[in-house]
Parts: sequence; structure tokens; C-alpha cells
Amino acid sequence: MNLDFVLRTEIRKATDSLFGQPVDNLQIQPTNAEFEGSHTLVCFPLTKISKKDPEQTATAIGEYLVANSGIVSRFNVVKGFLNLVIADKAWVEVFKSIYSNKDFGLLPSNGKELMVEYSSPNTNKPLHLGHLRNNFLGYSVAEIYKALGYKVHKVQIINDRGIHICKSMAAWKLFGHGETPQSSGMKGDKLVGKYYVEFDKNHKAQMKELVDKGVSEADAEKQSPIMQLASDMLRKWEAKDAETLQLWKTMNGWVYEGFEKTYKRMGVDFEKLYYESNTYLLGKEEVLKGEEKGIFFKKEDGSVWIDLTSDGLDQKVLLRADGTSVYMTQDIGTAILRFKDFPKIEGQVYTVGNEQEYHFKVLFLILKKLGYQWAEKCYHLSYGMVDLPSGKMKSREGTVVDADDLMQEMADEAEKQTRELGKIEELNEQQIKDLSEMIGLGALKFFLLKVDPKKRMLFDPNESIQLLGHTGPFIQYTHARIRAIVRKAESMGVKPTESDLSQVTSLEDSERDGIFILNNYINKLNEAARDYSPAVIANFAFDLAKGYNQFYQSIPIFNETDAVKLKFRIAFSEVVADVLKKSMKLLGIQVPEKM
RNA sequence: GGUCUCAUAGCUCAACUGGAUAGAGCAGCUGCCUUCUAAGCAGCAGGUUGCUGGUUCGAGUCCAGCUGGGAUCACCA
Repeated sequence: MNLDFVLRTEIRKATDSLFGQPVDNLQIQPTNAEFEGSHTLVCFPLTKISKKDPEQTATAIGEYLVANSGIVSRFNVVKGFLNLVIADKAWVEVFKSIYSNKDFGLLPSNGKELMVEYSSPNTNKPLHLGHLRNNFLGYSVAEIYKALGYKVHKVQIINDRGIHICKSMAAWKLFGHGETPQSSGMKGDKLVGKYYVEFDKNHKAQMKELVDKGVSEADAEKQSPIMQLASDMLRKWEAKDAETLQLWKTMNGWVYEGFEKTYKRMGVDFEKLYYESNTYLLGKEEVLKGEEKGIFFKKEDGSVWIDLTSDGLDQKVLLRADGTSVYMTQDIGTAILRFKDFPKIEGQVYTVGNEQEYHFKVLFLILKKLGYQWAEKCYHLSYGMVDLPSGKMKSREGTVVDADDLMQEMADEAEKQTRELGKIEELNEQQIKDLSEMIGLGALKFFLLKVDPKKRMLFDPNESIQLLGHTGPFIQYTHARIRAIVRKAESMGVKPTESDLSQVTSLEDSERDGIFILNNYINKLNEAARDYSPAVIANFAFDLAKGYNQFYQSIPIFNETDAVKLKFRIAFSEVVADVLKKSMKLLGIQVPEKM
């Protein structure tokens, strides 16, 4: 039974019968805890058609529903709020329809396709905390849309070319002495990152020397020998110089090997990778075509621009005077390429930090002006920066939190606490490691996903490593706890059937509350997709786990002598565990059978 | 300076998009394990929602102004 739909239909009938007008946009909200009931109809807006004051309006509707709806057993009116008590047998019906649907929470295919881009790192340094938020967010949004019946294509664009990688290459050439991941035992991305830092160090020193000799800071920046070497390598790369290309391929290869391990541990995946070295020349043709159509204009020096001042934005360069592309040009080309590669996608989601909001605003506007209808379905999933208690992460100050290190610390902490609690006698060493990994990563992912993506957030290492309270492990724990009950019920031969459930006539408060939360799952799923916000799912899962624990503490399940009630409670437990597992899966978090 | 964005309990976050006496977690205090996993539950305490006005039956939410953070406004990506 779809309670929300039935309730709306019944109230619609009520307004039609009482006031001669069926109302569709009813305001229904959860009832405040202090009043009896679960659903509250806000009656202020209805006074226009009822021609009565809010209390009278509410009372009239309440009386009608009790007499005619069959699902409302009582009501009370507080000011203009009509608090409805849904009959227990209606709640049982709601529960039965969830229990009997094995695919509850997984909508059938809707035939639509969507692309989600996320991660998209540079290849000159390892992944850090900011990338973790990005990866977890993008992955989760993709999973949420999948649950709603979309076919989702996860992609990323790897920024594998440009001056930044040439810097690492230059430093390696000067100081590397042929060092490789194999010879040093370092993870490939870490090794390349080391030379990026090495570049910076030398560059700074050389700059200082030049400045001391009276060279201006800006000139010194360019004139330092190591920067000259890097620039030279970039020129050679663009000229397809064999030796430079070889070194570039080798060092990028090291990075990919390292990233591969990190992605695997994060639990994220991609259907297709785009490399900037393949796409950086795209878009130029589009811009030239756009110039012919008069969408763009050429300045005297030959550079091509778009004027967005009438849209409240500025002018933006698209082709340099020498005819080369800029970032925006590439992104235009890449977007078009993706719609060619995946013709059925209705839009793209770009998971990129909010410092690029202006960029995407301009990008989507340009695509629209070029006549691409799908531009309106492109969305910049813009997320706030992750701050540390000490402030912003700064590579220069060494405050960058490395992704690999952080995941390891989380797993270590989880293992430490798991061993301290000592509920794991029957687990072997490998199982303890696996469980710790699951808990550590669950804590990390939940911590980063529970906050509204749009908001800037604070990452306090001490708090993130907590496994109590509003955390992933709290939900994992609740799941494990329920599974223990279900296993016990199975061993006792307690097997609920639908006909058992039909005999349930009354419910305890905590059971009703639990069904109420479960019943909200699909709404939350839609809300999370609409807002591109895994936080909605994270908070739902927390509320469900919290609700179950209240039930668990207030009712000793196996003390129940009434067989029907016992079976209902087992069925209820099974469903809660199942929905917890499904919702956590949308966050990329696994859930254990025991912990 | 222009544009955008944020400000809620000591701390970290919610608040179903305009609804009732603003809710959780952490930290603090008090209870609950001889019974299904205490990584749990119950309770106490904690608030002029940055400030000032406005819109209306009703504002943390919408509008204006102010204060204070942040981002952005490159022929970088």
C-alpha cells in the first residue's frame, strides 16, 4: 500500500466533498513528537476555499477522514494543524507491501541514461582528502540515480598533460638518477609527487637567487633554469619529441598504477576514462564554427572571444591569438565528444569543487548558445572545500592529508577499537582485517557524505575517527545486531509469512515509528537525486538505525509469547537490516554480518 | 571593486524548500548489561538561528541593508 498516495487521495476527496474543490497541492508533514499522530495536514492554505477558520477547516476534514477514509482512526487539531492517527492495520498493510517486495528501494529501469564525471585528478601528485570527498560524492550520486532506474555512466577526465607534469619530469631528470617505483619501493603516484615537490623546492631556491641579483619576481619565476627545463619539455611534448613522450608515458604510468590501488581501496569505479592528452585539441572546430555563426567574435590580434556581458558575465577567451585552445575550449570539445560516445545520455553531472562554479556557468551557457539542447541538463555538482582545524590544506605547509594515509589510519583505528571491544573471538586474523577495513572506510565515507555537498566542511581527524554516535559504524553496528537476531530466529525456525503479518492488529509506538521511516525511503531517494545530495541518504540511514535501536531497547523480541507478534518483529527486523544495507550501499559503504 | 556563496547549542552538522515550543551527534552530568551485540538506550543541561528592518495568518528559510568568513572575476587548469 502506498500510504502517501492513499492519504492524499482521501484528503482530496474530503476537500471536494466538504468545500466543493479537490485540492492537489496539499501540505502534509510529519507530526511533531509532542502531539499524537504521524501525518499532519497544514490547513491554513485551505481556509480560502473552506471559508472557515483554520480550526474548523481542520476539524471538518478530520471528521470526514475518520468516517470515510478507512485509514485514519483518530485526529486532533492544534491551531490550523490537523494531526492524523493512521490505523495500525493500515501501517501493517504498508509494512506488508515493503516486506513482500524484494526489490524495495530499487526502481525498475526508466530507460534514461546519465553521465557522472568525478575524481578527475592531475597526474603530478597523489590523491588527497579533497579528492576523497569528490570521489565519494560522485560515486554515490551515480549509485543513487542507478537505484532510481537510470543507466549511469561513470567517467573521469585525467589531466595528464601540461606544465605540471613537466615539472615532475624536469625534477626527475635532474635529480632522479633513474629512480623508479620498483627501485625505491614507493607507490608510483607518491614517487612522481616527490619530484613535484623537489621541483618546487629548487624552483624557489633559484628564484630567490635571481631576485637577490635584482631580477623581478615575475621574471625570476620564468627565468629559473629548472622552470626553463620544464617549459622546454612542454614544448617538446607538444612537438611530439620521442624522448620526452617516452618519459611522460613512463611517469604517468607510475601514477596510474598508484591511483589504481587508491581507487580500489576507495571502492570507486569508472566505465570510461578520458585523457586530456587526447581531448585537449578538441573544441577548436566548434569555436571556429561558432565564430562563423556570429556567436563568438575575433579581436584584432586574432584571439577568439565570447561576450557574455548581456548574461551578466564577462568576456571570455576561447582561442588564443596563436590559435591554441584554453581550458574552456577543451571542455566544450569534451562535452560534445561525450554525447557522441554516449548518444542516449540526457545530461552530464560534473563533480568538481565550487571554485569552478564560474567556469561551469560559462561552459553550459556557451554550449546552449551553440545550440546543444542537452546543455540545460548538465549539472555542476559543486561541493565545498574540506578544511582542517588548522585551516585550508596547503601543500607548501605540508598540511595536505594524503588519501592513502588517511584510509590506512581509519582502518588501523577501527582495528584497534574492534580488538578492544573483543566481540570477535570466532573471527580469524584475515576476517578481523576485512572487518576493520569495512568499518574504517565506512566511518570515513559517512563522515564526508553526511554533510550537504554544497557546504564547506571541517575535517577534524579526531572526530572523523570516532565510531560512536552519528557515524557510519553506528549504522553498521545496528545492521550486524539485527542480523544476529535474524540468525537466531532462523535457528529457532521462526519464519514470518504474509498471512502471519495480516493477523497483526496492533503495534507498539516504536514499531509504528519504524514503519513510518521505512515508508519514507523512496521519497528520500528522490530527494537525494533531485538535490544531488548523498547526505539525504546518510541522514535517512542514521534515522532508521536510531529508530530501530529504540525499538530494540524497548521490546525484548524473543520474550514475546504471541507467535504472530514475534513473527512480525522478526520480519520488521529483516526489513530494517535490508534497507540499511541498501541505503549504505548507495553511499559506497558495506555493512557487516557481525561486529 | 563586480558577481556568487556561507553564518543555527561550547564543537560538528540537521531542519521534508514558508508551518507548531528549531532537532541530532560529540563534549559535560545522571541512570540502564545474570535476559536478543552497551560501537546501544533513556534522561538532564545547553539557542535572541551574525545584526537591523521588511513581506504575511506564520520567517532559520523569502526581500533590502549592514557585519564577518570563503570563492571567483587569467590568452592557468
